[in-house]
Amino acid sequence: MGRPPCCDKVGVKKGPWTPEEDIILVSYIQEHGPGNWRSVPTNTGLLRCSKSCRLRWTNYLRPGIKRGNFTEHEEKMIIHLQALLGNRWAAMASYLPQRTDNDIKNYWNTHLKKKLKKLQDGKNDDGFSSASQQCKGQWERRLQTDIRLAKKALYEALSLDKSSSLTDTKPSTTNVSHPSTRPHQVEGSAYASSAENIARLLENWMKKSPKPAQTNSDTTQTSFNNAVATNSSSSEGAHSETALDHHGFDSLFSFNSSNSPDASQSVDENANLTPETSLFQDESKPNMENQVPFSLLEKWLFDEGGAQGPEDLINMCLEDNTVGDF
DNA sequence: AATTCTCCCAACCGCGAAAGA
DNA sequence: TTCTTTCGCGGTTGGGAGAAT
Repeated sequence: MGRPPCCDKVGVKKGPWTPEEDIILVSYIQEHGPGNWRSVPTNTGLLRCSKSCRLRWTNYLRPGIKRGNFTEHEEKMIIHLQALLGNRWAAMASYLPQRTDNDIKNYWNTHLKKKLKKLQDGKNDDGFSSASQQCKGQWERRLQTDIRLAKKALYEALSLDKSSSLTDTKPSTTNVSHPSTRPHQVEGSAYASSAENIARLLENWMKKSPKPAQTNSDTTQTSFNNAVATNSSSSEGAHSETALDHHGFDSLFSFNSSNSPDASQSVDENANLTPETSLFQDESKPNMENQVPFSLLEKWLFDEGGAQGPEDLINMCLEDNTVGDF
């Protein structure tokens, strides 16, 4: 279609983002919400292309992103999902709301691929301690079993959720629980360590230049301030795991809560593993995006008639030591 | 201590899909 | 229906940080 690259323009800055740029972007999104990225550089004065702004937000600045080491459970999830979905990182990310597709992709490429390759080669290292006893054939059989179980789980989830998730294409306000009543994300809700710095900067910056309350958020601005304050006060000496406490994150989430479904159940805790549980599903393309994996998987599952059991993916991941047996 | 190597991740690029005129 | 614009995804890469020599 001959679309010129958005970043070809002269004067568009590339490379690492500065804290100042982050502040500008975050404060703009706080006021206007994510989306309409085309207008972001224009309205903020950032010398960045819209794509760069979007990526910076979704991969780094967005509240609720957990950074740092992946847990063993997350590893298992990723391995399972990769087996199921292939390299569909965005779809996988919808099952790990605290991780970005970029993070998952990076982690897969830099860690898990190697790990699995090592295991396949019959070598063993840390992490998958029992693998040394497993021959490649066993590993593959196990993987097949896992895939089958995951398919069952997805089928089950589909049959349970279909009426609601597939018919309810708009973010349901009735699903929105009050922040205080929502189950929290898994422990370890975290903002990037460098984002902690940004948060501190923001705090100072907002103190200096308080903004009038805006559109969808008298609470928004307040919430964000609270979150930032919470963060800055609690992050002293704290690693990413404690960068923002739960209140902070609830507050942060609330700026979109008017149209967000109850998305607070973490993957770890959520027995009904559905993309609809994604914390940020409404930020860009509400349900459509998250329907995609299901549409494809539905077809796959129904083609193969895979309903065989009530286990769900999460429980499978949590309860069996499948990957540990790799 | 200096240099080289390796690893990792944030950011970029290009493509296709979706939305809109 | 066609064309243009915008968005989102997946692959790739540049460069910083730490390890090794």
